[in-house]
Amino acid sequence: MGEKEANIYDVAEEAGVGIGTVSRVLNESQKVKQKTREKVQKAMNKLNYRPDAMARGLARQRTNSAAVLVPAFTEHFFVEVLRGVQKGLEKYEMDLVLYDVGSQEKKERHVSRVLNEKKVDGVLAIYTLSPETIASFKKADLPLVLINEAEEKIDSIFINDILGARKAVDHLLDLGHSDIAFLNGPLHSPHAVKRLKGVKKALSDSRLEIREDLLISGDLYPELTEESDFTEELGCEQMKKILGRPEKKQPTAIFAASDIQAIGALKAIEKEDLSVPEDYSLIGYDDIDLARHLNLTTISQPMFKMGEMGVDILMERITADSPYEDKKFISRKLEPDLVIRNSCRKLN
Amino acid sequence: MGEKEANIYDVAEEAGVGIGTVSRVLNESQKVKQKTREKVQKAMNKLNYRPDAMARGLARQRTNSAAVLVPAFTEHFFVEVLRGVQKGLEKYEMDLVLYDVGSQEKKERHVSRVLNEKKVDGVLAIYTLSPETIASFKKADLPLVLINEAEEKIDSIFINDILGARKAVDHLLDLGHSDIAFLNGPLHSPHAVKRLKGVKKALSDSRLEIREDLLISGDLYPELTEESDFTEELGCEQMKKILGRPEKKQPTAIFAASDIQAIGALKAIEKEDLSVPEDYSLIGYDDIDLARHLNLTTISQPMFKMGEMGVDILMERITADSPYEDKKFISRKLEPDLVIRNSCRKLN
DNA sequence: CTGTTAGCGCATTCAT
DNA sequence: ATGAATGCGCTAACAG
Repeated sequence: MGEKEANIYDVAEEAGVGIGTVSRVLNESQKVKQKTREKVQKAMNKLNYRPDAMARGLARQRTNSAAVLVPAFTEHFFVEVLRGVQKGLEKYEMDLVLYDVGSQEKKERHVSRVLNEKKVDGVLAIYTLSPETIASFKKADLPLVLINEAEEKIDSIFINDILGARKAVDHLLDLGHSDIAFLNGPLHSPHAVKRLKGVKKALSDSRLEIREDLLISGDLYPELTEESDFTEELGCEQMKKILGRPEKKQPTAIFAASDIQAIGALKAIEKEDLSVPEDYSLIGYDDIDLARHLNLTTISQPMFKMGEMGVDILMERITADSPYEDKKFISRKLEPDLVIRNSCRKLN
Repeated sequence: MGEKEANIYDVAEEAGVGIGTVSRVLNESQKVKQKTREKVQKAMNKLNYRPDAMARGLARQRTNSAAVLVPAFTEHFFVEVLRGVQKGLEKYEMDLVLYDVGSQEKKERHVSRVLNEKKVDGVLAIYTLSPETIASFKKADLPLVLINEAEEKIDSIFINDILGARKAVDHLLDLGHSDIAFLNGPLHSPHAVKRLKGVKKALSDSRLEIREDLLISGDLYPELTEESDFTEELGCEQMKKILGRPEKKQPTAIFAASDIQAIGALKAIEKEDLSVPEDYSLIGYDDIDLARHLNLTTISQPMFKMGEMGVDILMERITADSPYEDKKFISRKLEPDLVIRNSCRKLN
């Protein structure tokens, strides 16, 4: 196996043609006679020829791959988006280079790596980027699209949080509940802010007074939201707080800003020998696997689709002659859906 | 933003040096005077220079990235392995190119793509490859390591299935159970075969007769194991079969070859108004998230570590002058662990 | 339709 | 320690 790899020159020689022709059959150019094409292909096979992606890239100024920046791809949400991205890139025959930006330290390092190493034609980021970082992308003329982030200064695609929260609360309202608690994440998360907005909107649209005491944000428990924003522990503590109140101040339904939080709440409820949906109606957000297993009513988000569509936006940008020439950015909003299961009951 | 990107020539000119020198500071060669180094770096900053990965790769004959072939990275197992791989590659400053080989069709397509496009220095495959495919890798001189597959003709790393099954059964044995049912996956899976072996070994080592009627493989339900091998539906059906037997033939403990199967079994049990661990002791395999939530005793596998170590093996091969020169392959075996929770009770 | 030539951006000799 | 020349494997523009 000592023979070094064949290149187009070898193939050209073997086939008795010029390298230009070889290149043409490689790129499926139509301007090649069927017969010569066959000759070349035979030579390729014989020499076990494999085109060199780097050389092609260098010559064509295109890598045919895109970077994906994701934090903790352990979480269902990211996995699903990633799958969508994968599917989307496949359509364009692009390869997917994965960068984990879990920790802050990695974040810096990987972003600058993607930025400095010219290894990809574009970038998909499934998390929040600072304005400075976004600016660097523009400066580098490197196409970027933000997924799950509403941003005006760059291409982005995200899910309508306000609507999601509204759908959840409306469902509860429809079932006859009027005392609804909202277990939110910390308000430094834009998603938390918008979901809160949706909750309030749903309430006020129904002419219900907004009981601020039932709107519990995650900011009260900073130690529980350091790593991740919408944790189980957070939901548990939030629910405990509610459970500790006098009976007349109790809500009849709980809307948690994430399924994980809902599960935390559920545990707190069960610890008091109470149950769902008998004592409390409970609704989550995300529709993770666990939600199905626990029969939890929840809001499902089109994660896969978001990833897939994100790619389309990116490719549009990549294909453009000068990515950031026009200062006009694409921004797409997707709709979340209510998934009704068995954790909410009708109030008589 | 119309100015085209700077290259080493531009930098060299700006700094008043030759391109060789620029290249040297880029590669952190020691043979450059501190002062000129600074000049060059300043020029780089000024021109906003970003080295071109493809050009470097072409010149150096190295891509600095590795491909990872994984089926359905939705599953916990693959996600964990992937995280390990990610971590491992980071250590070597290698990039990770992700290929989804979920379906058979994708399998073919992506493998041949990785093989034909010279885009990576090596490949990690987290699933079964045919001998022919393995041969093609060798032929292409492309380093390959198989993860979670015992294979002698190529580098590989995997977890000791026999031992895992043994640990599970031994635990049950220690608790005083002697009538233990094994809900296995289909035997076309090498993992299923080995786990069965482990079960039998544990039993016979304890001088217990092996009750074949309690060893239920997944092959009986081909329609339930088409997509995936160790499914919830399968576990459910297998358990139903057991539940349908006369009382005297009932086991006291159930060992499922996957947590998912265990969950299926659990559902079947609960449907009969029986419960775990009161009526049956239940133990799973994999230690997925759900197992923790359900308090299921199970066998945990060092997935992360396996991914990480897989990278080490790969890098060894990549760094070697001629990857497949010596016909000697590395093969590492990792140990699974018993995780005791609350789904098994002591038999009096 | 096909062969030839000139880059693509960098690493790496080989001189100096 | 540094500059100049050569080649990595391929595409694209040009000439025929």
